[in-house]
Amino acid sequence: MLQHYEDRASDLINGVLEELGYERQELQLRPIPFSGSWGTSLASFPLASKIVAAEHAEEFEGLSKKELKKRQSGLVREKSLELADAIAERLNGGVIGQNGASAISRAESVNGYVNLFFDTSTVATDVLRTAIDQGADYGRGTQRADKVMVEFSQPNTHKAFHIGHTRNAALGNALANITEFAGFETIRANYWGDIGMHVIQCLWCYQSFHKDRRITRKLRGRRLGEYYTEAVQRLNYRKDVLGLLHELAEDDALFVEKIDAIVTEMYREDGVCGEDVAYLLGQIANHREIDEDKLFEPMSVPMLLKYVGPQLKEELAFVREHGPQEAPPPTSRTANVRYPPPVVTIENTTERIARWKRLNATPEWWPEVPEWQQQIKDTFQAWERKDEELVALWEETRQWSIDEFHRIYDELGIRFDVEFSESEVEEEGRQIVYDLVDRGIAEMSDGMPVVDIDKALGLEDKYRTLPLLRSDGTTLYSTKDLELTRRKFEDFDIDRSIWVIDNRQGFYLQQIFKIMELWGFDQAEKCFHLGYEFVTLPEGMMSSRHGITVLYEDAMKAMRKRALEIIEEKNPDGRLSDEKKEDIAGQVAVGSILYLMLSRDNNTQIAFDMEEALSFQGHAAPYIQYAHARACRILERAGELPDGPVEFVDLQPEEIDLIQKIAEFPEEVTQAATEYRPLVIADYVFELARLFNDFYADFDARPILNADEPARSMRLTLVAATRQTLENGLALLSVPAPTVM
RNA sequence: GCCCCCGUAGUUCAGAGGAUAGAACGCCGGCCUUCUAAGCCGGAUGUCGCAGGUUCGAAUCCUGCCGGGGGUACCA
Repeated sequence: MLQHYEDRASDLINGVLEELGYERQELQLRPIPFSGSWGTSLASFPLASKIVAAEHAEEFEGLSKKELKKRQSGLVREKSLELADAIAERLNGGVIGQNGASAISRAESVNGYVNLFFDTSTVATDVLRTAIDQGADYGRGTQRADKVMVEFSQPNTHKAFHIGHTRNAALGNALANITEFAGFETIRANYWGDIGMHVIQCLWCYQSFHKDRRITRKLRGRRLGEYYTEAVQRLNYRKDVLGLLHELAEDDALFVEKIDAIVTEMYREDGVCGEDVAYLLGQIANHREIDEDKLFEPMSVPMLLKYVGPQLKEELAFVREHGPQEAPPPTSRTANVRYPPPVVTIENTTERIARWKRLNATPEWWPEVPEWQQQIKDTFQAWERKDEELVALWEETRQWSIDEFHRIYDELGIRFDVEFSESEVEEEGRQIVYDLVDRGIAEMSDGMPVVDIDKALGLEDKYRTLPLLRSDGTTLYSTKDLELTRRKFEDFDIDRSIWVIDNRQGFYLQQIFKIMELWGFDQAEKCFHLGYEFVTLPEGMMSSRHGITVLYEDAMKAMRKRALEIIEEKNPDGRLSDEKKEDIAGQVAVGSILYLMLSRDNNTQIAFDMEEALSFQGHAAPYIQYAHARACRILERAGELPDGPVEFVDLQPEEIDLIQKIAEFPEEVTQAATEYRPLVIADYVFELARLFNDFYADFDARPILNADEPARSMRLTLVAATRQTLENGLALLSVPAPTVM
């Protein structure tokens, strides 16, 4: 909100420039970047550079590039110092203060910069009064004409909600909060992934293996997620077992070394047929893949699997003692397998033991796999012909998931104005595809409709080709997205639509937008993809297939528990009721998970570390929430805020920095909204809290409640303005602002 | 192969072409009989991946290379 003062400073400087015989110009003013200095500054280099170029044009001609640079840079430096001196001198020599009381108190020239200092009393009064008087609206932008839709979250039903989904939800929600606060009418949209192969797999697993199990209402959503994971694991059982064995053959030198002994024992103990033993030995010893069709006995591979675990455990002990073991140099057969050269380490062996444990728990799955795969195909067929029983089951279970998601959104303080779902746009999407084919925009290729976008646009290798239906006529994600896009603009009369989706879908979304454009949908250019990188775990990529995930529910539970422990520890005196403590713990946990997701740039991957998430110190939500609670406490103790005009004199550097930060809030909101970056606000509230703690910490230098007037009123006003700004900033992130902690 | 993203302190990350590149975590040492110690103060740590270029001025913009991740027609 200092724009007004910066404009004033610009005017003053331009006036001086005119007096000095230069033209008025658009000046780039920036805050003085030093702690305790409050004002705005002008770098005189650009102007000096122009002047030097004009004055020395002749001299510069014919110089070599290097000489020119050297000469120029010296001259510009000299000129800028001179210029800054001249400007500052004239400003101080009468310009400042000419028109009665000015908000600029004095000027200074240093290193080629002209610094104009604000009259702290005038500007501080303005800033703090504005923040307090505008209250929850402090920082709000003026109402704009544009209507924006933010689509986010898009969870798949029948799957678990994990912390990766939380990043999307946190990001989209904060973005919607911010665009709304910045003045754009905002529609929050969700899009359920309620049909598709994952649903079929989940339903198959439920029907085949868990139909009679009683599930409590509370656990329904969670169980569905588990069934999906189980389905994937059952269906991929053979692939996963062979995958593990192949990996070992490929780069586990210790394992390959021992394979002879292992198969020999297996032959003796389990009586596996000799041909299979010989085959397995040959493949592994030569670092080759195992082809299940070449085996005679159905259970040979699971038999071998049994021996893998003990061997890996021995290797782990060995590696612990002797350090990582390198794989043998590649032979001609294996030369192209991988890069970098594989090594047996504690990490990969530990990871492999975990995989082995899971696989070895269910060897009886091995012979069942082909049959299951057929069942899945049948289930999909049943879905396509709208089999009544299956559809009824789908409707019921779909609701279980949606109920679960709504509970999570409620907990996180996230809401939606409209909920789309894949199932509802499927048919209309198909119609759009037919229309695209009719108009010759889509063509048939390999039995399915596709759009060769590059061909249509006369480009090469840019947008490539996107299929719009499977060759068996079933719909794809793309089929549905076409209708979804149409519906957004035509049913909701929006001017812009933002898709908050994982970066991995960036290319795909560009294809969709282009196809809409080819279809003649003008608003295609109003579609934006806001991408972000995924959340990983310390042990690598999250994968529901391998059971490597952290569920939202589990993370939340752990954080809530930890928060409660700290609250108990800090409030032993019974001042807070148990209910209140639970409430605060929830606010801390919710705030922490949201802040964690929002305090990193969209383009960086977040490695979710539970340990780190549970450390409520430093750069995390509780730090900011704590500052807010502190401010609340002070204000509560103070009773009434000073009523009349408050004098802001003798401000200390800590106070000036804090006021300056408060003043920056509206601009930060604008920036976050234009750049679609909640991170700007996340950083801002942390900085604000930090400056507040700085201000608060030194009791001797800056008492608040016990201070004499006018300092007491001044500091109380400052505390109130800080609290309000913290609250407004946190609200944009949906991070709760507890009044007591 | 082509396209996108990332590379900054031991670690996790900020960093509107501008002044002395900042936080947090971790480590060491201090501060609770006074407004909440989830806090504050002090100490150490940087070839801003490498090489060129643009510019008066580059962590920031451009080009190339190296390293990591992702994408690249019937997954979403």
